[in-house]
Amino acid sequence: MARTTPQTHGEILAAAARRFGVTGYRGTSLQDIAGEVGCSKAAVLYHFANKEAILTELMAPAIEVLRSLDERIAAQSEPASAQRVAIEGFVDLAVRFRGEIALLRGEFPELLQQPDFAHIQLISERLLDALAARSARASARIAAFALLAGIAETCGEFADVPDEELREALLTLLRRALEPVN
Amino acid sequence: MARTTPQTHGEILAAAARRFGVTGYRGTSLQDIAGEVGCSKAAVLYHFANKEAILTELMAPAIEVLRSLDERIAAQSEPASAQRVAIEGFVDLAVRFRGEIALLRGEFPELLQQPDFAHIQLISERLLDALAARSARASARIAAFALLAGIAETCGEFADVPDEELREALLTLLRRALEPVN
DNA sequence: CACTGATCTGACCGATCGGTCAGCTGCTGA
DNA sequence: TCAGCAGCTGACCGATCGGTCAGATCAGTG
Repeated sequence: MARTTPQTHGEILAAAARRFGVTGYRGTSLQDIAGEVGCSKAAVLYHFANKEAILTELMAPAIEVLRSLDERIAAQSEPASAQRVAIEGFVDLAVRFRGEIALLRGEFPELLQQPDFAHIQLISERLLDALAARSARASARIAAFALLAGIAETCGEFADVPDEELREALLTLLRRALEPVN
Repeated sequence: MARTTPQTHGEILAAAARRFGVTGYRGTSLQDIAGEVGCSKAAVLYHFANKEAILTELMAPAIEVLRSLDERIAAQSEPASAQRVAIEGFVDLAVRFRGEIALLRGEFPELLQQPDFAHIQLISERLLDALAARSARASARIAAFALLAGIAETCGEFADVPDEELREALLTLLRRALEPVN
Protein backbone atom coordinates (compact mmCIF):
# COMPACT_ATOMS: atom_id res chain seq x y z
CA MET A 1 0.00 0.00 0.00
CA ALA A 2 1.73 3.12 1.35
CA ARG A 3 0.50 5.98 -0.85
CA THR A 4 1.45 9.62 -0.44
CA THR A 5 -0.43 11.54 2.21
CA PRO A 6 -2.46 13.90 -0.05
CA GLN A 7 -3.43 10.91 -2.20
CA THR A 8 -4.82 8.76 0.61
CA HIS A 9 -6.32 11.82 2.27
CA GLY A 10 -8.27 12.59 -0.88
CA GLU A 11 -9.31 8.99 -1.41
CA ILE A 12 -10.71 8.83 2.12
CA LEU A 13 -12.64 12.05 1.56
CA ALA A 14 -14.09 10.77 -1.71
CA ALA A 15 -15.00 7.41 -0.21
CA ALA A 16 -16.63 9.10 2.80
CA ALA A 17 -18.66 11.34 0.50
CA ARG A 18 -19.91 8.32 -1.41
CA ARG A 19 -20.84 6.37 1.71
CA PHE A 20 -22.41 9.33 3.53
CA GLY A 21 -24.54 9.87 0.45
CA VAL A 22 -25.88 6.33 0.62
CA THR A 23 -26.22 5.58 4.33
CA GLY A 24 -25.90 9.02 5.91
CA TYR A 25 -23.29 10.27 8.37
CA ARG A 26 -24.39 8.34 11.42
CA GLY A 27 -25.19 5.29 9.35
CA THR A 28 -21.66 5.11 7.97
CA SER A 29 -18.92 3.62 10.15
CA LEU A 30 -15.22 4.29 9.89
CA GLN A 31 -14.91 0.64 8.92
CA ASP A 32 -17.23 1.23 5.94
CA ILE A 33 -15.07 4.10 4.72
CA ALA A 34 -11.87 2.13 5.24
CA GLY A 35 -13.33 -0.78 3.31
CA GLU A 36 -14.21 1.44 0.36
CA VAL A 37 -10.74 2.99 0.33
CA GLY A 38 -9.06 -0.38 0.72
CA CYS A 39 -7.17 0.37 3.91
CA SER A 40 -7.63 -0.21 7.63
CA LYS A 41 -9.84 1.81 9.93
CA ALA A 42 -6.69 2.84 11.78
CA ALA A 43 -5.32 4.33 8.55
CA VAL A 44 -8.42 6.51 8.24
CA LEU A 45 -7.82 7.77 11.77
CA TYR A 46 -4.18 8.36 10.92
CA HIS A 47 -5.23 10.91 8.29
CA PHE A 48 -8.16 12.42 10.20
CA ALA A 49 -8.32 13.22 13.90
CA ASN A 50 -11.76 11.63 14.19
CA LYS A 51 -14.94 10.90 12.26
CA GLU A 52 -16.32 14.41 12.62
CA ALA A 53 -13.17 15.88 11.08
CA ILE A 54 -13.94 14.05 7.83
CA LEU A 55 -17.40 15.60 7.66
CA THR A 56 -16.09 19.03 8.60
CA GLU A 57 -13.54 18.99 5.78
CA LEU A 58 -16.14 17.66 3.36
CA MET A 59 -18.54 20.49 4.17
CA ALA A 60 -15.97 23.27 4.46
CA PRO A 61 -16.46 24.78 0.97
CA ALA A 62 -20.25 24.86 1.33
CA ILE A 63 -20.01 26.39 4.78
CA GLU A 64 -17.64 29.07 3.54
CA VAL A 65 -20.12 30.08 0.83
CA LEU A 66 -22.93 30.06 3.40
CA ARG A 67 -20.91 32.36 5.62
CA SER A 68 -20.30 34.83 2.83
CA LEU A 69 -24.02 34.76 1.95
CA ASP A 70 -24.78 35.58 5.57
CA GLU A 71 -22.53 38.63 5.37
CA ARG A 72 -24.09 39.80 2.13
CA ILE A 73 -27.56 39.51 3.67
CA ALA A 74 -26.51 41.37 6.81
CA ALA A 75 -25.24 44.23 4.63
CA GLN A 76 -28.75 44.88 3.28
CA SER A 77 -30.67 47.52 5.18
CA GLU A 78 -34.03 47.03 3.49
CA PRO A 79 -36.07 43.86 4.22
CA ALA A 80 -37.04 43.62 0.55
CA SER A 81 -33.47 43.65 -0.71
CA ALA A 82 -32.36 41.30 2.08
CA GLN A 83 -35.09 38.90 1.00
CA ARG A 84 -34.00 39.11 -2.63
CA VAL A 85 -30.35 38.43 -1.77
CA ALA A 86 -31.37 35.57 0.53
CA ILE A 87 -33.56 33.93 -2.11
CA GLU A 88 -31.00 34.07 -4.87
CA GLY A 89 -28.06 33.23 -2.64
CA PHE A 90 -29.76 30.31 -0.97
CA VAL A 91 -30.92 28.77 -4.23
CA ASP A 92 -27.46 29.21 -5.68
CA LEU A 93 -25.94 27.52 -2.62
CA ALA A 94 -28.45 24.68 -2.66
CA VAL A 95 -27.87 23.90 -6.31
CA ARG A 96 -24.10 24.26 -6.23
CA PHE A 97 -23.61 22.10 -3.18
CA ARG A 98 -26.54 19.78 -3.60
CA GLY A 99 -24.19 16.81 -3.47
CA GLU A 100 -22.83 17.86 -0.07
CA ILE A 101 -26.28 18.75 1.24
CA ALA A 102 -27.59 15.37 0.15
CA LEU A 103 -24.95 13.75 2.35
CA LEU A 104 -26.70 15.12 5.39
CA ARG A 105 -30.16 14.06 4.31
CA GLY A 106 -32.26 14.11 7.41
CA GLU A 107 -29.36 14.62 9.77
CA PHE A 108 -29.33 18.39 9.93
CA PRO A 109 -31.01 18.68 13.33
CA GLU A 110 -28.53 16.41 15.11
CA LEU A 111 -25.48 17.69 13.32
CA LEU A 112 -26.31 21.30 14.09
CA GLN A 113 -26.04 20.39 17.77
CA GLN A 114 -22.37 19.48 17.40
CA PRO A 115 -20.00 22.26 18.51
CA ASP A 116 -18.23 22.35 15.13
CA PHE A 117 -21.48 23.37 13.45
CA ALA A 118 -22.99 25.50 16.17
CA HIS A 119 -22.52 28.76 14.27
CA ILE A 120 -24.45 27.31 11.33
CA GLN A 121 -27.52 27.39 13.53
CA LEU A 122 -27.20 31.15 13.95
CA ILE A 123 -26.65 31.69 10.24
CA SER A 124 -29.71 29.56 9.48
CA GLU A 125 -31.81 31.70 11.78
CA ARG A 126 -30.66 34.89 10.07
CA LEU A 127 -31.34 33.32 6.68
CA LEU A 128 -34.83 32.44 7.86
CA ASP A 129 -35.31 35.99 9.06
CA ALA A 130 -34.30 37.39 5.69
CA LEU A 131 -36.54 34.99 3.78
CA ALA A 132 -39.44 36.05 5.99
CA ALA A 133 -38.58 39.63 5.02
CA ARG A 134 -37.76 40.29 8.67
CA SER A 135 -41.43 39.95 9.53
CA ALA A 136 -42.44 38.67 12.96
CA ARG A 137 -45.76 37.31 11.70
CA ALA A 138 -46.11 33.60 12.37
CA SER A 139 -47.37 32.83 8.87
CA ALA A 140 -44.31 34.43 7.30
CA ARG A 141 -41.90 32.55 9.52
CA ILE A 142 -43.73 29.25 9.05
CA ALA A 143 -43.57 29.59 5.27
CA ALA A 144 -39.90 30.56 5.33
CA PHE A 145 -39.05 27.64 7.61
CA ALA A 146 -40.91 25.12 5.47
CA LEU A 147 -39.24 26.35 2.30
CA LEU A 148 -35.79 26.42 3.87
CA ALA A 149 -36.09 22.90 5.26
CA GLY A 150 -37.90 21.62 2.21
CA ILE A 151 -35.37 22.87 -0.30
CA ALA A 152 -32.51 21.51 1.79
CA GLU A 153 -34.13 18.09 1.70
CA THR A 154 -35.05 18.41 -1.95
CA CYS A 155 -31.95 19.50 -3.81
CA GLY A 156 -30.17 16.19 -3.39
CA GLU A 157 -33.15 14.14 -4.53
CA PHE A 158 -33.26 15.34 -8.12
CA ALA A 159 -29.72 14.40 -9.13
CA ASP A 160 -30.78 13.86 -12.73
CA VAL A 161 -32.17 17.37 -13.16
CA PRO A 162 -29.59 19.77 -14.68
CA ASP A 163 -28.33 22.61 -12.48
CA GLU A 164 -30.03 25.35 -14.46
CA GLU A 165 -33.42 23.65 -14.47
CA LEU A 166 -33.28 22.95 -10.72
CA ARG A 167 -32.20 26.52 -10.11
CA GLU A 168 -35.13 27.94 -12.05
CA ALA A 169 -37.62 25.63 -10.36
CA LEU A 170 -36.45 26.57 -6.87
CA LEU A 171 -36.29 30.29 -7.66
CA THR A 172 -39.83 30.21 -9.02
CA LEU A 173 -41.03 28.28 -5.99
CA LEU A 174 -39.46 30.68 -3.49
CA ARG A 175 -40.61 33.83 -5.27
CA ARG A 176 -44.13 32.56 -5.60
CA ALA A 177 -44.38 31.10 -2.12
CA LEU A 178 -42.85 33.80 0.04
CA GLU A 179 -45.17 36.51 1.19
CA PRO A 180 -44.57 39.73 -0.72
CA VAL A 181 -43.06 42.56 1.29
CA ASN A 182 -45.56 45.28 2.04
CA MET B 1 -43.92 -2.03 41.30
CA ALA B 2 -46.21 -4.41 39.38
CA ARG B 3 -48.84 -2.25 37.68
CA THR B 4 -51.64 -3.49 35.48
CA THR B 5 -50.73 -4.20 31.88
CA PRO B 6 -52.67 -1.38 30.16
CA GLN B 7 -51.28 1.07 32.71
CA THR B 8 -47.59 0.22 32.17
CA HIS B 9 -48.17 -0.17 28.45
CA GLY B 10 -49.52 3.36 28.28
CA GLU B 11 -46.80 4.78 30.50
CA ILE B 12 -44.14 3.28 28.23
CA LEU B 13 -45.84 4.76 25.17
CA ALA B 14 -46.03 8.20 26.77
CA ALA B 15 -42.44 8.07 27.95
CA ALA B 16 -41.25 6.94 24.53
CA ALA B 17 -43.14 9.79 22.86
CA ARG B 18 -41.51 12.28 25.20
CA ARG B 19 -38.00 10.90 24.66
CA PHE B 20 -38.37 10.46 20.89
CA GLY B 21 -39.45 14.09 20.74
CA VAL B 22 -36.26 15.23 22.43
CA THR B 23 -33.56 12.92 21.10
CA GLY B 24 -35.24 11.27 18.13
CA TYR B 25 -36.00 7.59 17.57
CA ARG B 26 -32.48 6.39 16.93
CA GLY B 27 -31.09 8.68 19.60
CA THR B 28 -33.33 7.17 22.27
CA SER B 29 -32.34 3.85 23.82
CA LEU B 30 -34.66 1.36 25.48
CA GLN B 31 -32.76 2.15 28.67
CA ASP B 32 -33.74 5.83 28.33
CA ILE B 33 -37.41 4.91 28.03
CA ALA B 34 -37.21 2.48 30.93
CA GLY B 35 -35.54 5.13 33.05
CA GLU B 36 -38.30 7.61 32.34
CA VAL B 37 -41.00 5.06 33.17
CA GLY B 38 -39.18 3.90 36.27
CA CYS B 39 -38.86 0.27 35.32
CA SER B 40 -36.22 -1.99 33.81
CA LYS B 41 -35.37 -2.23 30.13
CA ALA B 42 -36.54 -5.83 30.28
CA ALA B 43 -39.96 -4.66 31.44
CA VAL B 44 -40.23 -2.44 28.37
CA LEU B 45 -39.49 -5.46 26.19
CA TYR B 46 -42.03 -7.47 28.11
CA HIS B 47 -44.78 -5.10 26.95
CA PHE B 48 -43.43 -4.51 23.42
CA ALA B 49 -41.90 -7.08 21.10
CA ASN B 50 -39.05 -4.72 20.22
CA LYS B 51 -38.14 -1.07 19.90
CA GLU B 52 -39.78 -0.66 16.51
CA ALA B 53 -43.09 -1.92 17.88
CA ILE B 54 -43.23 1.08 20.22
CA LEU B 55 -42.82 3.48 17.33
CA THR B 56 -45.32 1.58 15.19
CA GLU B 57 -48.00 1.79 17.88
CA LEU B 58 -47.19 5.46 18.49
CA MET B 59 -47.64 6.30 14.82
CA ALA B 60 -50.61 4.03 14.13
CA PRO B 61 -53.35 6.70 14.34
CA ALA B 62 -51.48 9.09 12.05
CA ILE B 63 -50.76 6.33 9.56
CA GLU B 64 -54.40 5.31 9.52
CA VAL B 65 -55.48 8.86 8.66
CA LEU B 66 -52.76 9.01 5.99
CA ARG B 67 -54.09 5.80 4.47
CA SER B 68 -57.61 7.12 4.29
CA LEU B 69 -56.36 10.34 2.72
CA ASP B 70 -54.59 8.24 0.10
CA GLU B 71 -57.87 6.53 -0.73
CA ARG B 72 -59.75 9.80 -0.99
CA ILE B 73 -57.11 11.15 -3.36
CA ALA B 74 -57.18 8.02 -5.50
CA ALA B 75 -60.95 8.39 -5.85
CA GLN B 76 -60.55 11.75 -7.63
CA SER B 77 -60.45 11.47 -11.40
CA GLU B 78 -59.49 15.08 -12.13
CA PRO B 79 -55.95 16.30 -11.34
CA ALA B 80 -57.34 19.59 -10.05
CA SER B 81 -59.69 17.97 -7.56
CA ALA B 82 -57.04 15.45 -6.54
CA GLN B 83 -54.68 18.35 -5.85
CA ARG B 84 -57.32 20.14 -3.80
CA VAL B 85 -58.05 17.05 -1.70
CA ALA B 86 -54.33 16.42 -1.25
CA ILE B 87 -53.61 19.97 -0.11
CA GLU B 88 -56.40 20.11 2.43
CA GLY B 89 -55.93 16.55 3.62
CA PHE B 90 -52.19 16.85 4.03
CA VAL B 91 -52.36 20.12 5.94
CA ASP B 92 -55.05 18.67 8.16
CA LEU B 93 -52.89 15.62 8.83
CA ALA B 94 -49.77 17.68 9.46
CA VAL B 95 -51.49 19.92 11.98
CA ARG B 96 -53.44 17.19 13.76
CA PHE B 97 -50.47 14.90 14.20
CA ARG B 98 -47.73 17.47 14.43
CA GLY B 99 -46.65 16.02 17.75
CA GLU B 100 -46.16 12.57 16.23
CA ILE B 101 -44.49 13.96 13.13
CA ALA B 102 -42.10 15.98 15.29
CA LEU B 103 -40.97 12.72 16.90
CA LEU B 104 -39.49 11.66 13.61
CA ARG B 105 -37.74 14.94 12.95
CA GLY B 106 -35.12 14.23 10.36
CA GLU B 107 -35.51 10.48 10.55
CA PHE B 108 -38.11 10.00 7.83
CA PRO B 109 -35.68 8.76 5.18
CA GLU B 110 -34.24 5.96 7.31
CA LEU B 111 -37.52 4.96 8.90
CA LEU B 112 -39.24 4.67 5.54
CA GLN B 113 -36.71 1.97 4.68
CA GLN B 114 -37.95 -0.27 7.49
CA PRO B 115 -40.37 -2.98 6.35
CA ASP B 116 -43.10 -1.84 8.75
CA PHE B 117 -43.25 1.54 7.02
CA ALA B 118 -42.55 0.45 3.46
CA HIS B 119 -46.09 1.16 2.27
CA ILE B 120 -45.80 4.73 3.55
CA GLN B 121 -43.23 5.31 0.83
CA LEU B 122 -45.79 4.42 -1.84
CA ILE B 123 -48.46 6.61 -0.27
CA SER B 124 -45.98 9.50 -0.10
CA GLU B 125 -45.26 9.13 -3.79
CA ARG B 126 -48.96 9.23 -4.65
CA LEU B 127 -49.41 12.26 -2.41
CA LEU B 128 -46.53 13.95 -4.21
CA ASP B 129 -48.13 13.09 -7.52
CA ALA B 130 -51.42 14.63 -6.47
CA LEU B 131 -49.78 17.80 -5.14
CA ALA B 132 -47.97 18.14 -8.47
CA ALA B 133 -51.41 17.89 -10.09
CA ARG B 134 -50.23 14.65 -11.74
CA SER B 135 -47.84 16.65 -13.88
CA ALA B 136 -44.61 15.06 -15.07
CA ARG B 137 -42.84 18.40 -15.37
CA ALA B 138 -39.71 18.54 -13.23
CA SER B 139 -40.52 21.97 -11.82
CA ALA B 140 -43.90 20.79 -10.57
CA ARG B 141 -42.46 17.70 -8.90
CA ILE B 142 -39.59 19.65 -7.36
CA ALA B 143 -41.97 22.16 -5.84
CA ALA B 144 -44.28 19.45 -4.54
CA PHE B 145 -41.38 17.53 -3.02
CA ALA B 146 -39.93 20.59 -1.31
CA LEU B 147 -43.30 21.53 0.16
CA LEU B 148 -44.06 18.00 1.31
CA ALA B 149 -40.70 17.56 3.00
CA GLY B 150 -40.65 21.12 4.28
CA ILE B 151 -44.05 21.00 5.92
CA ALA B 152 -43.26 17.64 7.51
CA GLU B 153 -40.17 19.17 9.09
CA THR B 154 -41.99 22.36 9.98
CA CYS B 155 -45.17 21.41 11.74
CA GLY B 156 -43.44 20.19 14.87
CA GLU B 157 -41.26 23.27 15.19
CA PHE B 158 -44.02 25.76 15.90
CA ALA B 159 -45.53 24.11 18.94
CA ASP B 160 -46.64 27.44 20.37
CA VAL B 161 -48.70 28.39 17.32
CA PRO B 162 -52.39 27.43 17.70
CA ASP B 163 -53.76 24.72 15.40
CA GLU B 164 -55.97 27.04 13.41
CA GLU B 165 -53.24 29.59 12.76
CA LEU B 166 -50.77 26.92 11.66
CA ARG B 167 -53.44 25.39 9.44
CA GLU B 168 -54.14 28.66 7.69
CA ALA B 169 -50.47 29.44 7.21
CA LEU B 170 -49.74 26.05 5.63
CA LEU B 171 -52.85 26.16 3.44
CA THR B 172 -51.91 29.60 2.16
CA LEU B 173 -48.36 28.48 1.51
CA LEU B 174 -49.38 25.39 -0.45
CA ARG B 175 -52.04 27.15 -2.50
CA ARG B 176 -49.72 29.97 -3.39
CA ALA B 177 -46.67 27.81 -4.07
CA LEU B 178 -48.11 24.97 -6.09
CA GLU B 179 -48.32 25.53 -9.80
CA PRO B 180 -51.90 26.15 -10.88
CA VAL B 181 -53.46 23.38 -12.93
CA ASN B 182 -53.84 24.33 -16.56
C1' DC C 1 -52.33 -23.73 52.20
C1' DA C 2 -50.44 -24.79 47.51
C1' DC C 3 -50.39 -23.52 43.04
C1' DT C 4 -50.58 -20.62 38.88
C1' DG C 5 -49.91 -17.04 35.72
C1' DA C 6 -48.89 -12.24 34.96
C1' DT C 7 -45.47 -8.79 35.84
C1' DC C 8 -40.98 -7.50 36.39
C1' DT C 9 -35.82 -7.75 37.42
C1' DG C 10 -30.69 -8.18 37.05
C1' DA C 11 -27.35 -10.41 34.78
C1' DC C 12 -25.86 -11.47 30.57
C1' DC C 13 -25.18 -11.93 25.31
C1' DG C 14 -23.25 -10.80 20.73
C1' DA C 15 -22.65 -7.06 17.73
C1' DT C 16 -21.07 -2.61 16.64
C1' DC C 17 -19.25 1.70 17.44
C1' DG C 18 -15.28 5.39 17.67
C1' DG C 19 -10.88 5.47 19.04
C1' DT C 20 -5.92 3.91 20.85
C1' DC C 21 -1.52 1.74 20.59
C1' DA C 22 2.70 -0.88 19.82
C1' DG C 23 4.98 -2.20 16.20
C1' DC C 24 5.87 -3.45 11.11
C1' DT C 25 7.36 -1.75 6.43
C1' DG C 26 9.71 0.62 3.00
C1' DC C 27 11.69 4.91 1.39
C1' DT C 28 15.23 8.60 2.05
C1' DG C 29 19.14 11.14 3.22
C1' DA C 30 23.44 11.33 5.82
C1' DT D 1 24.96 0.96 5.64
C1' DC D 2 21.91 2.42 8.76
C1' DA D 3 19.04 5.72 11.50
C1' DG D 4 14.81 7.94 11.14
C1' DC D 5 10.42 8.88 9.76
C1' DA D 6 5.91 8.67 7.29
C1' DG D 7 2.40 5.49 6.31
C1' DC D 8 -0.02 1.85 7.78
C1' DT D 9 -1.70 -2.49 10.29
C1' DG D 10 -3.97 -5.78 13.56
C1' DA D 11 -5.16 -6.32 17.99
C1' DC D 12 -7.40 -4.34 21.43
C1' DC D 13 -10.27 -1.06 24.54
C1' DG D 14 -14.45 0.74 26.84
C1' DA D 15 -18.99 2.11 25.86
C1' DT D 16 -23.44 1.35 24.09
C1' DC D 17 -26.84 -0.88 21.67
C1' DG D 18 -31.14 -4.15 21.13
C1' DG D 19 -32.46 -8.21 22.84
C1' DT D 20 -32.64 -12.84 25.84
C1' DC D 21 -33.34 -15.53 29.89
C1' DA D 22 -33.80 -17.72 34.37
C1' DG D 23 -35.78 -16.63 38.19
C1' DA D 24 -37.94 -13.38 41.91
C1' DT D 25 -42.32 -11.24 43.36
C1' DC D 26 -47.06 -11.02 44.06
C1' DA D 27 -52.18 -11.20 43.44
C1' DG D 28 -55.79 -14.26 42.68
C1' DT D 29 -57.95 -18.97 43.03
C1' DG D 30 -59.30 -23.56 44.51
